[in-house]
Amino acid sequence: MDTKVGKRGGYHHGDLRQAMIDAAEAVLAEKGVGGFTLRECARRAGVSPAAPAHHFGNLVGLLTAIATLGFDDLSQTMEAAIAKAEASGGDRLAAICEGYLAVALTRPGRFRVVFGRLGLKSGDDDLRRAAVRAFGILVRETKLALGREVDADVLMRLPSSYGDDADLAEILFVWSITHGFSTMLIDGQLAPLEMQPGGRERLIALYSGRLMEMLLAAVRASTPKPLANPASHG
Amino acid sequence: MDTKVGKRGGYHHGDLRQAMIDAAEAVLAEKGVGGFTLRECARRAGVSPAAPAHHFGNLVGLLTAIATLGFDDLSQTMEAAIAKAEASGGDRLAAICEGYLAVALTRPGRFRVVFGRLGLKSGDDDLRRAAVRAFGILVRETKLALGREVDADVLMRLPSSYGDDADLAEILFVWSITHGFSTMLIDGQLAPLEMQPGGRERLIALYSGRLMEMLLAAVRASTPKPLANPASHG
DNA sequence: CCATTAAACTTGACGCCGTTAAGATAACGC
DNA sequence: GCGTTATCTTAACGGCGTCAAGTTTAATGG
Repeated sequence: MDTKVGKRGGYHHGDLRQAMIDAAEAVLAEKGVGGFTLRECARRAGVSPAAPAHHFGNLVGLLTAIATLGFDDLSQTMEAAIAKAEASGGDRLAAICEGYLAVALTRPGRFRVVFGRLGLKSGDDDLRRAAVRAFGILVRETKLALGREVDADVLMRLPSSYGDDADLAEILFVWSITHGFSTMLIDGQLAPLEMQPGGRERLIALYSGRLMEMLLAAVRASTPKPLANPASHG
Repeated sequence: MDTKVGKRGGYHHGDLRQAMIDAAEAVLAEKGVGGFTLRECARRAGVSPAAPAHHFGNLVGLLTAIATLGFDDLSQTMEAAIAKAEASGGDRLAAICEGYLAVALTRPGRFRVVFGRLGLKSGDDDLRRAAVRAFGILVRETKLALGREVDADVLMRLPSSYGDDADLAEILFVWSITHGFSTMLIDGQLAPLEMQPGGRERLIALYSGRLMEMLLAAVRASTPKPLANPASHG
């Protein structure tokens, strides 16, 4: 067990890849994406600046690994929120929207790596799988909220296949609100509204309350649903 | 007229401030916010790397000037969209939302400077004025869509004064959708949906069509409006 | 009109960044 | 035990933002 894990103290680190990821998460939490540098992460991991290249290629590779974790976190948090909503009689769609915001608020630095303009390795398989999974949850829940039957492989389908989806408008509607509010909150656009004490909490309450009400009402009211799949059940 | 404007050819530039802003816009348009550097802008303006310090203080100062332009652009585009909607019988609120997206799509680099996590001079008066104005337009139009009477000074009120606004939920709802969709589109989150030919145009059409329908319906349906101002007219 | 003052800009340097090439070291397969 | 291979270090490169000091021009005021 000590052959691959744990710092050996000497020339070889043992598990530099994980150590770099941990350091990166710490730096992102402390200084945000602005103060994030590869050298700083290497410093915290106790290695030279050139060491990470062997594991991640370059800075983009490290950011891609972080982004993959971010998508996984998103998926897990949303699924957990669904489970909790299911148990407590809450709404599933609202639950994932609140989970989305919670992820952004808990780890804003990493959230910006996931969704920011920083270039990621576009061809990375792990990253794409994680992104597809998270997106699939959003699609599935939106469709369920619309009363659609959902086949099991929604979570695996590539986003490009949703181009003609009849529910794409509703999906984008839900995602836009969720992503927009989360982004504005962590990027400080709503900072003036947070001035008074408890300002942020009140904004979050407004989001979980009135905004979710409006969102759910809009999705439910939108149910003309042309039912683009004529061979549904007969 | 040639005492202050135009390049004098010699040691003094003449209007370096404007030249730097122009160069910055060009760099943002060409390379985006990732490839944006102060030295590159100075190079294009034909001056040394240290020259801009006199006009902008530092990089943040330049970005702040760019962001101010971005807010002004936003305000002008939204007002113009309202005028056009008013003339053609379109909806005013939908018009400003589409104008918002148009600004993001036309100058994505600058848009990211305005709304990105890059630090701006938080105390800058011009920046705050421009931001308050743009936000005021959004507030005013949302309130109008809700059937509220709007006093003339909405455009001047500081955002912090909206903390107790009865329509804050609707305002944030509208803004979240608009900002969320715009951000996701220019940051590539919807790239997989743009794969097929004309993909982006179809997404924009979906936004201007179904999403705006849903948004307007949601705002109109939300009109419980508790009318938090009891001393309104008697 | 000219001397003085202030503003604008350059030069040169500093420390930091990401990345690379070449060399040192340790783990692993045989 | 030994060669191979993966891992890490050292040293260096160019580019970055920023600052201090010096140089050049414009503005000012008598």
